[in-house]
Amino acid sequence: MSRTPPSGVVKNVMMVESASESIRSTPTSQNGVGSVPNQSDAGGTREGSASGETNGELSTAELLHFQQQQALQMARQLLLQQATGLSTPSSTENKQPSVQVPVSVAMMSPQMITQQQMQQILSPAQLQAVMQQQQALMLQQLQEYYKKQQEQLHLQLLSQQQAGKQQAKEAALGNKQLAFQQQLLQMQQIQQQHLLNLQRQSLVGLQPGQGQVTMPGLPQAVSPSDLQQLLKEMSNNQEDSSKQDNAELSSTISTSFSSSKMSPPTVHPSLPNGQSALQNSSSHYEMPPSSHPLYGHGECRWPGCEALCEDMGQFIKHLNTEHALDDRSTAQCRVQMQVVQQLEIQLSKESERLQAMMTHLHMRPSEPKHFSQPLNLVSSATHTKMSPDNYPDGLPQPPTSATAPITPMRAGTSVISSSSLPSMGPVRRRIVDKFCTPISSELAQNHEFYKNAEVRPPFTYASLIRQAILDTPDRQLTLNEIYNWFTRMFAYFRRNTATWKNAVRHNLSLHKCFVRVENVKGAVWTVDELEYQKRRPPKMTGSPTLVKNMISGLGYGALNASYQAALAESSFPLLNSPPLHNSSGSGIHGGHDDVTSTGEPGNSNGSSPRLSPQYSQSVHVKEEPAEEDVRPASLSVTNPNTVLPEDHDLEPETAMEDLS
DNA sequence: TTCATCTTAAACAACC
DNA sequence: TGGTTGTTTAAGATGA
Repeated sequence: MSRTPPSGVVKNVMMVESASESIRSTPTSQNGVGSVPNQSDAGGTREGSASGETNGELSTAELLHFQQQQALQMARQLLLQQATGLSTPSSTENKQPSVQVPVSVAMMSPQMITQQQMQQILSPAQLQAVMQQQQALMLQQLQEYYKKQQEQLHLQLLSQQQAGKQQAKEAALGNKQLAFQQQLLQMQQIQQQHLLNLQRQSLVGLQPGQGQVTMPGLPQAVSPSDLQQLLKEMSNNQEDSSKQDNAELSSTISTSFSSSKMSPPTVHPSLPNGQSALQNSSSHYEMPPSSHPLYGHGECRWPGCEALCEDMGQFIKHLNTEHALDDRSTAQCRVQMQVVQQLEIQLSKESERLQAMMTHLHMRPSEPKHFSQPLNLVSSATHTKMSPDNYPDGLPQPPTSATAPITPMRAGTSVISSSSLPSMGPVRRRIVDKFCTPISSELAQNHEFYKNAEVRPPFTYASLIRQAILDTPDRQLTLNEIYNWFTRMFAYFRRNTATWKNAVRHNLSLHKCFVRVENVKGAVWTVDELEYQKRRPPKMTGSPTLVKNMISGLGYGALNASYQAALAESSFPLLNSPPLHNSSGSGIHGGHDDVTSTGEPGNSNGSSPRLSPQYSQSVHVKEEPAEEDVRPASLSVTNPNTVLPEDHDLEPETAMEDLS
């Protein structure tokens, strides 16, 4: 067959530019291990965890935002109470320091006071005071509850001990005592988390020595079941609490927090001006008449209520009368907040435990450090906790003793695949990245993982080579630079160099999507995106198994995002994953993709430190099987930065160019 | 079973 | 001469 003409065709050019060629061949460029090529280190400095929170989960910032709104809501209530002279017998004692608030504002109805207005009216110090005030209130109420709870527990213990004199009940007594003791222990543990959580809830935290609330006599814990008892106690004890005529405000608070009961307190960042569910709580009333979070099975599901309501109208009436804005309702809302927070803490702990288990199962025991979890198999909360930032970086050479490298958990494969078992021999490591896995986002998220763990990257050589090339500002690499990229990005490729380097060369030559371009400094490899896309199935219907695995593996609604990312990555991974850019690449890339600026081949804006703006080059187009005209591909290769095979990616590209 | 794809290995040539 | 780069072929594995 007639293959590509040998590189000697452009030998004259290369000979002329032999001086620059010598510059390219740096002495350190061959070992690869730990070496940083003189080119822009496109992947060396990016941190995968930076984008780990953008998977649709509740981020820390969102949680803080939500908590801030909770505090604002409480502040709103306090303002109203202050303005109307509402007396709160049990809580006003602790309102220190008092918040100076314009009465005109406080007199406004809750619907009139928006979050922005509140923030404008209240200074940060005032807001902080309000939040601290609320915390003190909450702690005081919890303290009372804890005391009662402890008394109850002791009474129960005493009664059980008395009853335990009977021989037949000794076993059961022991169990119950043990259960009580465990409960006490558990309460102590949770209470510690609770205190931490309360401090975290405040955006500014309690000042040292200010607002520090200690509860020495408390059982130091609260569980959801305990809180339910608290609700009943409170509902029984506080019979004569004043019933305000602020049904709307009460409804606002109750529905807002009741929504938290039904689901985690997710906010709605898409809402304008950062207004979240608290301000849009009225929408909860717009739900179908037969549906209400606080109404079910003909009963009021307000905590501790269980009042029978025949229909929704009666329930609404009951809600507005029995659960209006008063101290009891407010306290119950706070307690419900604690319930939700405890559940969140529990979820976080369980997720962290899962993380540790999975890490243990997929890491060698001798692995000296933790790595970020490949793909979004765990919640973002866990992911952020296990982000690489939390661990030291820059480990030396990972151990190279394993014969069967471990494989990170993938969305496209089962979580614990056979390839991760050491005794499975040769494994099919390839993950069909063409279907679902955006390699750029995968690498961005798990950069530290692959960099330090000797894990075979679940991508084909072609995908990796392409990523390496696209990772550079000018989207062209020499073979040696590709080698360096492999060794820099993946610990796995720091061994068996002969094998995979041969494979790299083989792939470069084999696949038409890789085009060898001769320029002044030698041969560089570029990616013909058009050809690369030809290799990829046009849609995600090629593998039902993979699709199924992806659905089950991603979870948390990440499928859609992953699919979109895959679609986006198929053309412009760098544009769709900004963290991929390092300091040198991001700034350059944003402006160098000027499609219309010049028709000069290659990177012509001179932004690349490796290439001169003027250089001659020749493109070696691999022989095309008789299908389509290869000219567009060749043209696109001539200027590697102008490969825009898909329209839906072309617009963002243009938009970025406009911005830059 | 067939086919496509990928990986690995190897041989070979050209070049430095 | 040895190493690098690039091409080509072949065999085997894997999954659809």
